[in-house]
Amino acid sequence: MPRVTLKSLASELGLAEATVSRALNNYPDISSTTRMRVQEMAKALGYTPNPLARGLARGVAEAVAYIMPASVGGISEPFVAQLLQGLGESLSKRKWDLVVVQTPTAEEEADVIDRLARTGKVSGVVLSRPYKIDQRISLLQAARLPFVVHGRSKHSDDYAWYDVDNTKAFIEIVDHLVSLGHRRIGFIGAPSYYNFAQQRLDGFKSGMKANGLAPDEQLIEFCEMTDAGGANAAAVMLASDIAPTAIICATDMQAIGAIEAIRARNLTPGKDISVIGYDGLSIGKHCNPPLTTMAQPLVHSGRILGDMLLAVIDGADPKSLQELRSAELVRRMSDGPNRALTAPTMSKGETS
Amino acid sequence: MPRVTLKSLASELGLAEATVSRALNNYPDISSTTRMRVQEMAKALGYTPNPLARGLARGVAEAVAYIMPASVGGISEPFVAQLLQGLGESLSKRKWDLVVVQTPTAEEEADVIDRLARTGKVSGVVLSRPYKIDQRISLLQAARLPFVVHGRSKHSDDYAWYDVDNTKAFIEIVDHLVSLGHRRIGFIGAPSYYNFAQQRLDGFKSGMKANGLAPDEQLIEFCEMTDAGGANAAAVMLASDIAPTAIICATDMQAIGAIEAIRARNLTPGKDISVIGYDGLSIGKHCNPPLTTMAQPLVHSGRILGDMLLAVIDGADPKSLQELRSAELVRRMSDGPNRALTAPTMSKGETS
DNA sequence: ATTGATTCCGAAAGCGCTTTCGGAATAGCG
DNA sequence: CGCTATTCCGAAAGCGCTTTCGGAATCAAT
Repeated sequence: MPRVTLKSLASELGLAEATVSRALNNYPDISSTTRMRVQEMAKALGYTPNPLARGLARGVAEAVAYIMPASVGGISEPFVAQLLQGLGESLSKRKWDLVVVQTPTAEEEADVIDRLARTGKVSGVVLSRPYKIDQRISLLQAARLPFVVHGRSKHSDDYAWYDVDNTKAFIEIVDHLVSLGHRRIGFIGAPSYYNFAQQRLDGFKSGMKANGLAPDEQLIEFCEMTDAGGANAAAVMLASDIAPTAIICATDMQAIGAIEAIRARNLTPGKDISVIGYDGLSIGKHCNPPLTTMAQPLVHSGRILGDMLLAVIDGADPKSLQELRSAELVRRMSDGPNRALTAPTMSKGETS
Repeated sequence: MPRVTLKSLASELGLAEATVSRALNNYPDISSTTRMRVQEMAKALGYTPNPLARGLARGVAEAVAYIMPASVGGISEPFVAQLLQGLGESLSKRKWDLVVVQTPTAEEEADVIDRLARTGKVSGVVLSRPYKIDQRISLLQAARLPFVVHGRSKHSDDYAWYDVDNTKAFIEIVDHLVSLGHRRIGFIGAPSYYNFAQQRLDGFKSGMKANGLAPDEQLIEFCEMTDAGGANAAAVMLASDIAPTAIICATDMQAIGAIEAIRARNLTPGKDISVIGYDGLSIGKHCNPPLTTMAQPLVHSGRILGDMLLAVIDGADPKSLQELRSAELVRRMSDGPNRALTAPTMSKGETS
């Protein structure tokens, strides 16, 4: 069955290709009667324009790329699928496509961006989990390829982004724990090249200070964003002579690991030691005890990011497209009042 | 900065476009000296062919589509991200792209397939979680668009697929439980329009029969593949007067729900009642107790599927590309010996 | 030197669509 | 009724690449 093309459609109608094309694209210089006629015939024959040809002629591709975080595994998983769903919803409004690209190694990231920019296969890009200093962003800017970032790098003035206020979220977590009577609070952070990791750490520290507490460097650990990482980090803290009564984790997966480490020491998470994570993963519900966490709406994020990107492509000023959302505390069972209110509250002088 | 195109490259070299094109594509009728010259210059100038133009000229797009399961949420999440990773790895060997398409509602699925087939934007499709009778498959066949299926529909003779032997897996689960002394075994299944759901149910039933047991219809429930669904289904079973000593679930998420339902009745999962799931999700490790499950390698599946699809596109006979893998039992802590070996072993006559 | 076979490259058409430009037909006006 | 202004449509060029076809140049053989 031969594809129905613009040419065949035109000859079927006894019109010129150009006329048919403009009729279908609602150009004003086509009489409404022929416009109708053309559109009906197109529908009847099941005509669909060839996107390759169209893209070639127009110079823009009706597709955007999502650059998938290299380290799938651990937390990335739920994250990616949900974001993709939101993105897809947004793009489908224009019938645009979403191409997912991988950057297996960090070195290849530059190549991939380069290729995307040069070939014009996509007319925009979505980036996740930016680093503090993210060369991908500079590359995209240099290439003048529209993009939006899910999160922010250190200098985020001149591009479009959608982010959750990590700092605020962690201040709130500290406030919450302090209100439960905790004073010796540990922090398990993520790799520091991620900007969100820094933001969360900053939030933790300012939250502590705001409550008149000194974050103890001995109670701050960093590890990968996995359960195993969290378990190791928590184990170290618990072995310390000034073990915390509460542990804040940069991600839910770490928190899940921390919970196990606590149980491994025959302590009861949520009673003896509180644990709070971040991400709002639904798996947290099935921990023992269910994990208290700060949640962010991922599908919604995807939609917003898609809308933003479309706007940028349409020529909107990226600077005007920056949206900061708040995470919200989902209280389950892994946090509770401090059981050791008589313990010493400070062991060292102030540290920054 | 003007894009470097074939034309500019050609004039730079003092050659015709055609020559340059063939040199880059390693046609035999170009002398190796000029071939070298062209390729070096291309690299120096950073030339990348425009995929749209190439696709248009060649009539094939260097991209394939992955049709994302509509119901993201529940188990789909880890599943999708890992599969995408594997697919991406496979495709990147040829520098092909992966476009992810959504089918928001079931009705739109036909449209989407139609569009993909007609426009020629992709030259192949990967489908997940086929139904027993899957019209998407017929559509793809009718459209002569190469595709591979992750799983099998009821009639799977004439297309390429990669699947895990669900039936065998569930027979093995039954065997395993029987060897632990269980005789009254319940089954929580997935919606029956999914073919894998049927396969798993079949496996359960034949496993029971092979062990001389009669699957009791009262101990078979069906529900969505979520924790909540599993919890409800398990609750019903447990309330029965012939409560099972072990429950097999079609998916891990259901199993996680079942575990909670058991605990809600003040019983200890893994001791009083065994639970075994299927999927091998890593979250299962963090249940209480950690979930015993049948695991399948998802990233690897993605790679295989990608390779298969490429082969089909290259003209291989789809019938020759059918691969059946075995899942393997990952024993954690949610299964154990039957504590109630004195209980009656059969309550009714044989049922099929 | 003439012929025929090889090797290598250029001209040109075409993939399916968009868009500029100009021309024919119609309308509006005095 | 003649003139300019509108409205509507067709011709044609072009997006960047591939591929067929044929021609020029080189080579081997007579």
